[in-house]
Amino acid sequence: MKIAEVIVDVSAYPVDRPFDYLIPDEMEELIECGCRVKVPFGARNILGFVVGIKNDTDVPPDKLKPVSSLLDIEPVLTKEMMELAKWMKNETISYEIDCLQVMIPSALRAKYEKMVVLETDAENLEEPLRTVFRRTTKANYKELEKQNLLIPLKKALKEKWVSIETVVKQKGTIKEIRKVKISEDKDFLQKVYENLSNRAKKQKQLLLWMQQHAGEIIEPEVIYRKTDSSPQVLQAVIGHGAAEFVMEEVYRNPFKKDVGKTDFFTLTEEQEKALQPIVDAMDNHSPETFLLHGVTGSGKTEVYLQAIQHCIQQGKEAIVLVPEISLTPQMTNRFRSRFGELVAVMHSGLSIGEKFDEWRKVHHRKVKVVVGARSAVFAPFENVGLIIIDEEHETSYKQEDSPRYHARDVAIWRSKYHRCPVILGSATPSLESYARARKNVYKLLTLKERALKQSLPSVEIVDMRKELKKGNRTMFSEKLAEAIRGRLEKNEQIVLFLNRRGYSSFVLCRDCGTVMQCENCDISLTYHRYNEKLKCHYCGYEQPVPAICPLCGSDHIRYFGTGTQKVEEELTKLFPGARVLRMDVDTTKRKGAHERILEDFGAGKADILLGTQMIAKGLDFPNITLVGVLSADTSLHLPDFRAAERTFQLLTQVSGRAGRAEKPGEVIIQTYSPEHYAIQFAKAQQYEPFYEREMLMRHEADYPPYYYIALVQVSHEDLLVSAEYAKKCADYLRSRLSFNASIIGPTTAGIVRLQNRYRYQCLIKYKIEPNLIPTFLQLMKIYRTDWMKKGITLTIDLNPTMI
DNA sequence: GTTCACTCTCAG
DNA sequence: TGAGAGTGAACG
Repeated sequence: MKIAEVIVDVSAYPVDRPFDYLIPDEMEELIECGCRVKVPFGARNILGFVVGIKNDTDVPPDKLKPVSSLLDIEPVLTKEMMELAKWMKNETISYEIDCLQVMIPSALRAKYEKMVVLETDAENLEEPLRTVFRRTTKANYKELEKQNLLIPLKKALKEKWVSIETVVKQKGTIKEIRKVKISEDKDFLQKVYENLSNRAKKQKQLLLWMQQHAGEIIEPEVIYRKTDSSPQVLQAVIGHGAAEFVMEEVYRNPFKKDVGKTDFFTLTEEQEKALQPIVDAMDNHSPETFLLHGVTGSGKTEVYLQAIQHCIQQGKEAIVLVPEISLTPQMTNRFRSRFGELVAVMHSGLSIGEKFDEWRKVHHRKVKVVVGARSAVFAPFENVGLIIIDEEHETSYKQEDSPRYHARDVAIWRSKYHRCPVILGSATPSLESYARARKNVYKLLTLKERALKQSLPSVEIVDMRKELKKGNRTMFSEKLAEAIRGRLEKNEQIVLFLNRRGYSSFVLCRDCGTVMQCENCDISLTYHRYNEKLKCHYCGYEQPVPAICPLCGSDHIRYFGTGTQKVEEELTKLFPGARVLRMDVDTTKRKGAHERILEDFGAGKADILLGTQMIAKGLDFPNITLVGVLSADTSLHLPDFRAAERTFQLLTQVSGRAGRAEKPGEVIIQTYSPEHYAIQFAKAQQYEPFYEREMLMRHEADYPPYYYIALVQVSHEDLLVSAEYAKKCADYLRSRLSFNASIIGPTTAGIVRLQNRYRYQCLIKYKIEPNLIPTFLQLMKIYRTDWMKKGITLTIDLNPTMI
């Protein structure tokens, strides 16, 4: 008797453990750990992952059910992934099934469909169902619902004429194309040739060619082209048995264009010095973590590329993580031009099918390198030799919802499993990582010079308070306007960066001061010009712009704030001839829009690129000589202890966009707080002094990297209930954690009301707290068994990126 | 997360 | 008494 241990596809606390199923004899030879199976669970048939196979079970035989079917001939999860999931589940306080699900492409995740199954003769049914079931014995429940057939359906159910069944659907489709397989038998081909009448000239011609290519499998289009024949001719020849159609699996190719091949650059002395320890670590199979700190333009990517080259030469595989927004064709082409077909690319811009294909390339070892966003850290290689995380400080490496994993932590776990090094690269490392490097937990590698020896761009700060005093009410200081004008004359390109976070256009009544707010959240609505609507960026609520103030009835409604649209308007007013490209959420919604804008800009089709966060990274165009930051302050005053760090990182990244080739670059930063250290050090482009200064702040307030933090958040429709349970959390944590841990709160969350739920939170600061994870698991248990039914939601976020 | 079974309530 | 709504336990 063979028993499979199965993790079922149900995210709930009481079923977050393996269930035993009997393996039917016919599956015994096929089933393996890591395969997906369909299993009966309660009244339903659902998907599950086999995580173990054993010979006996404690489950009484009358309760044991058999696996209903096997979905994979080869496992979709490696043994490593199953171990990793067990670790992740504790590390992130989440369900094992959710951890397993993030590791596979969404095409392989189950989709369930409710079907109505006919249980009697269709003629016994009443109209209108009779008509439906004359055609089929299984009907889609949703379809019937759409046709308003729920009332007759209910009756039929009661009479047991039909039953309801959930079926597991698979989304992933393997794309196949039709090819032609030419017969291997040359004599036979000759015979067919001779039997043809002389009138069949084209067929004869085709057969002659086929004799040269006996046994080959060729795309029909190629045959038509080479032999000047047509589908009809080919069809006729196939009719004579000289060839046959075969279906062949193909991988969709999401890359539109082919890229040329590029060679390796000779490394600078500095780059060489950085590469050597990484190569050594690979040779010694040492799971070290390196922090590669290199100024913008110092050629970190070239170091990565050569490290990967070494990795491939060792016969191993490499994983490269890049933030989603910098996964542009420009970026991925650097890898493809170096390693060609050996690269798979994974990012959110691909369709489900394309993602599935890229994943299969990895799964079937067709590639040696994966370049991708966060989830690519789970690439199912079995012989990993190197993991690289570029722009290590980026917050997008942390998943915002459960399982709340950090790609860096997963990478380090995997590096220990495979005994291979990890490279964390950044021009502005996170304080956590830099502190670890200082303590020799990570090995620090530094690149101080720009690779082409260009000087760093000159950075200037403009005090906007003085501009206002001078009577300049536009959002462009004289200095910046002057600089823009200069570039336009010289035909050089300009990037304008608008740090829009928490500072988008809102609508205000000038008489009573009311700001239009979201009905569900404590957030002011954002004005969208293109459809004249007010929108909540948190819950998606939308309403038209009111003509009169809903509070006082005044018609003095005004738009405030600085959205990219508004800047664009002013720009065109100020510089009538300038060609402006705007890049923000609105203009990049459509698939491929992002790439197109960058391509256009790169091709010189515009003078000014105006955008938000998303233009801070990866832009590498030689003709950009001016970068303007319209307002540096907005991210500075966010209620988050990392606000200064974020601002510094952002300004440094943006500045790095200027003067990447021969022409020197200039950066102008406009701010209302020119004296702030984050801005001053960004101007000086000095990471170290900023680090020292910021560390002082963190030390004083007991924040990371000195302490770890965890955030427990409670929400409920009722403010008081929410507060009450947040207090319960705090009390519970205080009773179980040591005196070294401090529990702050409960306090209200940054945005108290979100989607009509009131939110409270507790912040836990700790250093070494062996009891922390067990305490959280216990708290989660109390919540899941007791509080959940009262409508409370509780989330625990370890090492949150924002508080 | 769903489902089924059990309890409770209310109308007939 | 039976149907409909509301909770709770169990899922192998």
